[in-house]
Amino acid sequence: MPETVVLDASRATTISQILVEVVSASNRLTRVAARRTGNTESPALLRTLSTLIASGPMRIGELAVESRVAQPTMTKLVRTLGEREWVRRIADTADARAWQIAITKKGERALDEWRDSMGAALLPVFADLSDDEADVLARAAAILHARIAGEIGTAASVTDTAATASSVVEEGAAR
Amino acid sequence: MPETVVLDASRATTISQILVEVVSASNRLTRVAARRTGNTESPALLRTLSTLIASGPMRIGELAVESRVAQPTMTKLVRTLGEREWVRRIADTADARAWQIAITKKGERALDEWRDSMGAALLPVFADLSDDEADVLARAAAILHARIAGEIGTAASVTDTAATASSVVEEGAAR
DNA sequence: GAATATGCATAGCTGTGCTATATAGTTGGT
DNA sequence: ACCAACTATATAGCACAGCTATGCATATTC
Repeated sequence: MPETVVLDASRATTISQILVEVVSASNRLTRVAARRTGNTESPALLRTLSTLIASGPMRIGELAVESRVAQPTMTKLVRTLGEREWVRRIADTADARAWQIAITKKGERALDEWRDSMGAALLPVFADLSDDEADVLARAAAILHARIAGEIGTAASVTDTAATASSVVEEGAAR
Repeated sequence: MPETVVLDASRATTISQILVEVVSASNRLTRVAARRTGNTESPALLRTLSTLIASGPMRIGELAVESRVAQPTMTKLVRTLGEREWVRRIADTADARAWQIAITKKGERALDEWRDSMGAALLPVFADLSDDEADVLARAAAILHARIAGEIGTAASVTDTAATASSVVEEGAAR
């Protein structure tokens, strides 16, 4: 077996191990965050809001793909978000089966408040990070976000959504 | 107000924002991992096994604290783990109310297999990481693990557990 | 030895996640 | 123009992780 193959396999193993450690650390961090904030808000709703902030209004199916959940799961999340008036459903005039889901001002405030409380809750654990450590965490988060965003080819669907955004009608209007 | 207070507040804000980004990235990574592995195993069971590997046998209550869940949640998880024979319950002769929970060989194998499949599932997304990026992720995971481990003063209870480990009896023995 | 504290279990709830399937609307072929 | 096939969302029903409140047995303390 050529030397390069051995090197590649070893490198793949190393990266795999690092990824497992990152996932493991993430799992624990999620629990620490949940407990310290008092566990009031669920990650799923806030992931969905974050996606809407980052990528703009989109259909339930698109949102499910971006948020990495099954479509029926997203239907439920959107219903809950709608009841809280954190999103509104906009009828897509180009396709009567579909809805555009858009975040509301109230939803943006909820997301901001969640970020504030999350930061405040975790700060005591990390307050004495060195500048270097803080930089490592910031870069790691950026790397993960970039890779996860790139994992699925979503650019096309987002563009489509933007293109149809001008021909939509608020829910409650005659359909 | 003195200048240093302003600087501290600004630094706290920066760190808080970084932490929020890390949590956000973690949430998304968890979903990506769940979907790519086919979602067969739950994070909670594997977090528990990881804790047992890292810190050795301990009581359900201690395990709940380390794993950042409520005690009844851990009781359920331990029951599930016991049914799969991934842990065994050992009677604590010093306190008839308590159990020592220990991971089994089968549990260790399950954890290893999970790590392997997780690494393999995520590798395609991260295979072309630069050496520098891989290093950043590894260091970030280490920082998180260290901070989370240090968040709760668990050293004493772990020591206690080790101290009583010699006076325990397997479940099924006369009590 | 009675009162209090502690460790775990049970009951019962909520929310997130899934698959399978239903319903409504769109699209394409003849 | 119509029927078939596809597509977007909704519904049904399940499993599990998480919680609080509470019960029960055992320790501990006065």
